[in-house]
Amino acid sequence: MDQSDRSRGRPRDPAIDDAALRAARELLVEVGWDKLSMVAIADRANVGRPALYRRWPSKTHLVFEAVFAWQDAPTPVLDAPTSSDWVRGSFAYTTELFQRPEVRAALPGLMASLRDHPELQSALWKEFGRPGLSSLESLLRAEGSTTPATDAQATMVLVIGACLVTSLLGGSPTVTDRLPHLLRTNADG
Amino acid sequence: MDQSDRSRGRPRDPAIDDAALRAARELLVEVGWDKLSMVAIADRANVGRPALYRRWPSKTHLVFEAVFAWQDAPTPVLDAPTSSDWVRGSFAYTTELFQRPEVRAALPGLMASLRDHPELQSALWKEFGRPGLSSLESLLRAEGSTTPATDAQATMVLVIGACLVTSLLGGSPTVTDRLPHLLRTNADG
Amino acid sequence: MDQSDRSRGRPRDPAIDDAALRAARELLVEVGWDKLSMVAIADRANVGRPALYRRWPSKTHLVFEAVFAWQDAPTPVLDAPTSSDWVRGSFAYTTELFQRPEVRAALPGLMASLRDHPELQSALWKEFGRPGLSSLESLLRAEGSTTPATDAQATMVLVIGACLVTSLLGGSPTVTDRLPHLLRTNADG
Amino acid sequence: MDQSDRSRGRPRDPAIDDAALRAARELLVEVGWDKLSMVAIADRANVGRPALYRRWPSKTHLVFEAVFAWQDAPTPVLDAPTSSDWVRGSFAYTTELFQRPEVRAALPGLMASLRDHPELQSALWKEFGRPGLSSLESLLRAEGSTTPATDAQATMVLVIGACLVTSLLGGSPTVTDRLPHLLRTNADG
DNA sequence: TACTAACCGAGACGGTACGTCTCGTCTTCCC
DNA sequence: GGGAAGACGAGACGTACCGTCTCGGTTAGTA
Repeated sequence: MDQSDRSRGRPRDPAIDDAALRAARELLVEVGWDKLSMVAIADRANVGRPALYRRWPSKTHLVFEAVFAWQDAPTPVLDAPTSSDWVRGSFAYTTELFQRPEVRAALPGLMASLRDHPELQSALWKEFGRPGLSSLESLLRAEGSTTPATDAQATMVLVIGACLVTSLLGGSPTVTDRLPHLLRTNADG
Repeated sequence: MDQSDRSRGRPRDPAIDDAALRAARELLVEVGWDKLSMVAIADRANVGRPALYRRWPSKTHLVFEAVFAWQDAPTPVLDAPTSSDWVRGSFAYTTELFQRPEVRAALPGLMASLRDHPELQSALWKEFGRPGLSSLESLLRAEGSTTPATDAQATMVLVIGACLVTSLLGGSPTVTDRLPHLLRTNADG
Repeated sequence: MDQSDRSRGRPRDPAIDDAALRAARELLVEVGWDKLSMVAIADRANVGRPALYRRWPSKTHLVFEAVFAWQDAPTPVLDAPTSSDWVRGSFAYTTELFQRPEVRAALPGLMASLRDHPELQSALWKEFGRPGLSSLESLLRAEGSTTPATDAQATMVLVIGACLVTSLLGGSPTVTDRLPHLLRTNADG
Repeated sequence: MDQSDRSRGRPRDPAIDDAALRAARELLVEVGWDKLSMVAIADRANVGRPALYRRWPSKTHLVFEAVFAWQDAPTPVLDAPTSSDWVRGSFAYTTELFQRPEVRAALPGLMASLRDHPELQSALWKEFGRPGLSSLESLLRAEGSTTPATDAQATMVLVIGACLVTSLLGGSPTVTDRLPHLLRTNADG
């Protein structure tokens, strides 16, 4: 079944995927999201424009995959012993990701375009949020939280949001380092 | 001098400003930032395109004014007795603001453009961030924080970031209500 | 009425019409109909592509006007004293027209495209065929033809067809010169 | 040698030739030459595109064969007793041929492409023009023409041209029937 | 019977033209 | 001099077709 599907016609050249994604990342940091165009990516990657449209239905999808290249670090498993450790680790990971030049360049435009592509929204959440969220929830339950699911989600919202603001508007390391200390993880009030 | 400059010739029709800003707000929630075009604004407002460019140098400036300089009570006075009250009030205010349809629609695109328009960034900060920040700093200092300035900035980053994420990706009221409790305001650890 | 229509907005730049038509004629003889593209015309004429589409709905319309630039010699009045003179003059005029390099280059492609543009077909006939046809009909009637209208049309078909074949497939001057003698203009058999 | 070359490997499927030529004829009358594409022919014939390019080097060659090499009696023998009979017979034959729907559809585009494919031009001439031309020349010489070769060529140009124009631009039967009478075959003036 | 060369479809490839769209500016006439 | 209408150059968009290629698989004839 999949055999017949797989073998029909000339297979796509995987080198084109790589070249296009790399070109997108490079152009992103060079010219920014607004001035990034499919034709520029195609030219830089030495690839025909139809080859791009064959793979990604829009610039948003292409950049989304170019920026969040999950595959090499598929899931940053957070095996933190306590919720405080989880928060610290999560801040470190998210900050590093959001400080990459191509991510900084892509983030705002990507979020603006995400509006028209719900499937990317859910993909983002599934790949990025789910795994860490459940581990945090377990930690909070073990530590006695009465609403571990809600607390875990709220904590993640705070972490991601703070890193987002820092990435977009800039932020001094002094402030960034202070962030983890301002989150309480046993707030049963 | 500017008086004479200002008074020469036919004065600008203020009705055009209103119509353009209203049209921008409406279109923003209807089609989103990406698909918002100057020609669409001009058409909806029954106004010529040059009239828009005479008033605002770019789409970003127009939308910025349409979304933020719209309200009659621009300065939200926060006279909170404690830092916890400040956090609660700030969350309430920011959440309400970021949940308005036109703000939700404009936010990501606006953030993308803020990078290219530092004057808007500083205007936004002055109008929006500064007042609350200094009041929080005073509260924290009074409550014994050793680094009130850093803590105030970090707290504000967390508040704004969390509201941003909630606004962009959606968030259940349960989680939103939980956010203020997860911020500690006396973290001297 | 036409006053208001005429005066609304910026008028079209007539220099663009000239430049585009000239560029089309030049490119026609240089690269031929098949390789003639709107973008090439726009580039050669130093004109934006939308300016072309604003004026002509298709490449066919543009080339049609570029090739049959009637305006300078609006109607080749054939004041021939006899039908034989008319045939000779008509051959001379049509041969000259169909031997122009740009016409030779455009003719076959134009005729292939004419299929999809009936309005150009009728325009061609009205501008090109009608005037000469009626004068020939008068001559034939004066010379005693019993079916002057039919004879005039048939004669014109022969003249145009022969020039068309000569233009497309080439033809020695010996043969070309012989053509007028082979048409009888008083065939009452 | 060519025998071994020809017979090695799987022989070409003759059904593909037929299906492709039939599809080309059908599409020709449906969409016209300009909008005729190889992919459309391949799809209609349920055939892969490479199978077409294996058989014909270009769209022109394919359509040429589809339109002209289709008939079973390729050589129209003209054994006319007089040059007038020849003209009448030639008109009848050519008119019939040029009025076939697929020929009408193919003619202009084919003529446009003939310029770029001299081998097709000569093939067309050999198959189509030569035989009739030499027979007419013999008749004219027998009837006393002083320049039978030139007269024969010119006559053929007139016949083909008139039928071409009639086919392309349409023509009433009244006019078409009149055409043969307007050709003089003994013009020694 | 096995080999093998040429066929077959499907479909990806780089390239290129298409016609449309939006941008921000300019030019015209009217008020 | 403001305002509307709309043309302007520039350039990205997404689609279509071109002619070539690369697949996995098929179909003969030859060994």
